[in-house]
Amino acid sequence: MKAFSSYQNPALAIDLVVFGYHEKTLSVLLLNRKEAPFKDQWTLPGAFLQMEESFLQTCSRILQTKLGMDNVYLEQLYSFDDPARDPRGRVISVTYYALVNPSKFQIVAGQMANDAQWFNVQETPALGFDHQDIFDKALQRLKAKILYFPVGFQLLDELFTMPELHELYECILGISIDRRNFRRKILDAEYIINTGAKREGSQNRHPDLYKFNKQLKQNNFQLNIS
Amino acid sequence: MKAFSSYQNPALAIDLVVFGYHEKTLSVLLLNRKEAPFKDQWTLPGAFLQMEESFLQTCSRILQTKLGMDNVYLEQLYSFDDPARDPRGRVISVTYYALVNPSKFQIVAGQMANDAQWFNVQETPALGFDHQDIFDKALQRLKAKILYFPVGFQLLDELFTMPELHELYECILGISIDRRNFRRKILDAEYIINTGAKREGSQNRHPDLYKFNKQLKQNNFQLNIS
DNA sequence: GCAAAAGTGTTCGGAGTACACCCATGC
DNA sequence: GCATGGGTGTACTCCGAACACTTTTGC
Repeated sequence: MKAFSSYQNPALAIDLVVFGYHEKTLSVLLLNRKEAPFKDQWTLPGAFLQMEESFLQTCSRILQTKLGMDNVYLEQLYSFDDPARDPRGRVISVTYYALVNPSKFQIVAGQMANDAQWFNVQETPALGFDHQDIFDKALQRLKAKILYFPVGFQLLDELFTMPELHELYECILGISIDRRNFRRKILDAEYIINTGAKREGSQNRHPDLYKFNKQLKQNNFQLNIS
Repeated sequence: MKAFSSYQNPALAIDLVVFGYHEKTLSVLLLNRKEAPFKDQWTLPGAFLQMEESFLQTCSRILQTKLGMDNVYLEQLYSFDDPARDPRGRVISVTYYALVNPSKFQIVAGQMANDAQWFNVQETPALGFDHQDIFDKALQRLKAKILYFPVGFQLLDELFTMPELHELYECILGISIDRRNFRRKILDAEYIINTGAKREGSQNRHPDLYKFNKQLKQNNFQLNIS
């Protein structure tokens, strides 16, 4: 075997698809690049992996440094390898998607914050690199995942109402779901606990406030929504 | 931005989990290493990515050079990043799993073929590196995938019988499935076409021979086996 | 009391499950 | 004709889909 360091290796980048849910809208966080290539175009936040870093450490570095976020849900998405995907040279991109509650963070606080902006996933601008492919795959994954994993709790406040959870599912899946059937399925799965408190302030009946049931194992869950 | 080549990059390997189905057994193809590290231990076939290669090109190179295989079903599995996963240094592994029909290939024909061997997935030896993790994830993925995607056709001959397909599903999922209900679900999904021919030679009634319906879109498929 | 939204219950149909029965083949 | 395994059909059950009613709140 050859000496290990004699191989030439491609650069390795981590790119993130950061999803946020706010005011009945699913959004993705994009950065406006200040340098070439793709100067002044929108791209996903990312960074090059450093030699001693794990993927998740790089993710955290991106989230903290560029976006001022921490402690968010992360899941590896896919690795992209098109030799032409970066005009600067060979760059492999290992991608993750993140689910955050935008109300918890002020993205204007980060170092490149002037350039960070939430976009409705339905109205994204043209993206540099192959980031449109990455974003498409992330959205597809999220839509599939939500049917068998309680991802909603990463996007909502700690306490939330049944109608709020219901709207989140309708928004992400892009379909309308009967609220009564949805309610029964969610309650039967025992994924949420009624706290007894109610959300006040609305003009109508005050809905119950629920919290996520952290005790429950997160397997064996299937929503089965047509 | 720094000069692009000034970054130090980890090595990038591709590792493959090659599944084969033969004689009612799901097997995985392993290589016995001749060099350190993990000399004389079993590992997944793999290679380092070359600068101009795509992931799939590296996969094909591994399959052809080391195993004498070509034209197999491949799907990206996951990327592994533990900084300590390779004692030689920092190596990222992008993994794929492959589905092959062992009867189509003679693995003794490859360059390292003396060291290649099929193992029943239930009886795998200790694996070097973090390859046990990779294998576990591949098997888990395969079990999930078979429920909503017709992967079986990659593992069987072009013509196959309903009992053969049935046994494949029972074998991969590790459960028993009512053969009559299985039959109806598969036929209702219109994934296979009865060729009219029958498999001869058995002592009992000669089962019909089916082929895969390549016309059919491979989405919207759900097997729903409990 | 009225409108709007939230909580609760009921009916219906289809798909999954658990079965039993018949057919073809080699001995 | 007999054993073995393959092809076909049927009743039951449960869950998802569709839908109506009651309750709470602010005005």
